[in-house]
Amino acid sequence: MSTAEETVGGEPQPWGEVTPDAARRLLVAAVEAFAERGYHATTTRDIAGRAGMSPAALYIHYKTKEELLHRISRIGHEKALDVLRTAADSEGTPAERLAEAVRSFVRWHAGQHTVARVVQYELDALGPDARAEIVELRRRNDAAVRGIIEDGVAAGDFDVPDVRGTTLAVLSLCIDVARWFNVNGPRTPDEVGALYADLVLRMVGAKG
Amino acid sequence: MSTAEETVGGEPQPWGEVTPDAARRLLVAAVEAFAERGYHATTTRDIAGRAGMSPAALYIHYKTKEELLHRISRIGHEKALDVLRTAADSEGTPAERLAEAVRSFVRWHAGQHTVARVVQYELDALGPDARAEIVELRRRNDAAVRGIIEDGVAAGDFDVPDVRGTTLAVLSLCIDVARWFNVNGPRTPDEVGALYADLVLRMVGAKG
DNA sequence: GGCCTCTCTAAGCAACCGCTCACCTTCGGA
DNA sequence: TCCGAAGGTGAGCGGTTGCTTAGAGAGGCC
Repeated sequence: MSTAEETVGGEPQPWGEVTPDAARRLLVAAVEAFAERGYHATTTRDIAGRAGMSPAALYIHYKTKEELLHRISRIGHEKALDVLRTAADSEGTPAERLAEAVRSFVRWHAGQHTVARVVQYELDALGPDARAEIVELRRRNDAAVRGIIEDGVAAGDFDVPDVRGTTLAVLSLCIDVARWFNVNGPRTPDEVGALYADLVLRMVGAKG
Repeated sequence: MSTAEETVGGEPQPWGEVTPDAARRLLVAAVEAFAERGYHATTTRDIAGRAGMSPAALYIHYKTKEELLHRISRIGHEKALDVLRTAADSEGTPAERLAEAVRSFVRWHAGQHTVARVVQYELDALGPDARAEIVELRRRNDAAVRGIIEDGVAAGDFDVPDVRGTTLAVLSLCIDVARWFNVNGPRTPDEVGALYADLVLRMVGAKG
């Protein structure tokens, strides 16, 4: 449960790198608002209001509303990629690494589901350049998962007829957690992670 | 491949029940626009323009922009539910029925991915009453899939420790197809359906 | 004190939004 | 031939949007 991130009062503080304080408050407010209502339905006045500031204050720290979304998307994707890579590069059999990757990736999408929702579903609101940058980060996510599955197939531990298709399905399954996960629902992020790790091992036909 | 829907020039025409003609053209235009840009980013002028009409014409056939979304959501969900129920209620072993359900449900979400995208991702833009109606339709989707899995477990054909969780995962997997599916991508809806049916049978530990 | 920089606000601009209204055209039925 | 209903349009209203501008405080440095 210990990560390198700062914590304040037990709550994870995933935006520690954003300074100054007012800029971070605006970013956190934007994440909440975008996740609740969507990017286009959120007004700059709403974001500034949640951060306890006047509408104009937003433009001291960010050039446009889109820059806020871009910053959120980039940081969010980097965090998710970091979580995935840590599991992918760890020691252990392919099955252990795949299970840990799914467990932590799902845990992130469930626990940080507001960020994840923005990151995954508001991509089209970005301009072409910003979108291209984010798409490249996603390609690396894909490569990390595919790498584990290929290792498992090569070692004879997995039975996977279609590696690319299965990789796509595994990632899709994990990412969609952000859409349906509900904090007041019956499952904790840990429980969903454990369930999904088991399901994914079945999907790749892991021995044992 | 044969459904009860009308076809015009080989293209499926899933809005045959919407009359008069102008109202249908507006609805089809709205589906395209909502799928491309999202509900909030779409203007009534854009919808009317795509249908080849003036902005005011929209309000002859629909009271508000939200009514368009509501109509699309209801019809879309009913079609998807219909596809799922047909497979669920068919003859055959639980494994055959589950495979057919996943195959046709995925085929629908891939082939009709513009409609599916609107239906699945713009739910929050609806008012409370309309949303409640749609949520009820989704509950029935869930029940249909859970029913097949429970049959398989009861017959000893499936090995599923967590029926509710696995049902959720199966539906989530199928639904997310609408997010990533690309008509110009390497896979046809049929191919994705076949791949996913195989993966889901592995998830429930189907014998054979 | 005098001055500069940083942060923030009140007020508001131009553009655009969902939607309405007065009016026009088409057309089937008596 | 007249009529009324149905379907359509151009212009535009009130309100909201993203963003800008002029200027006010606060604090550090000489």
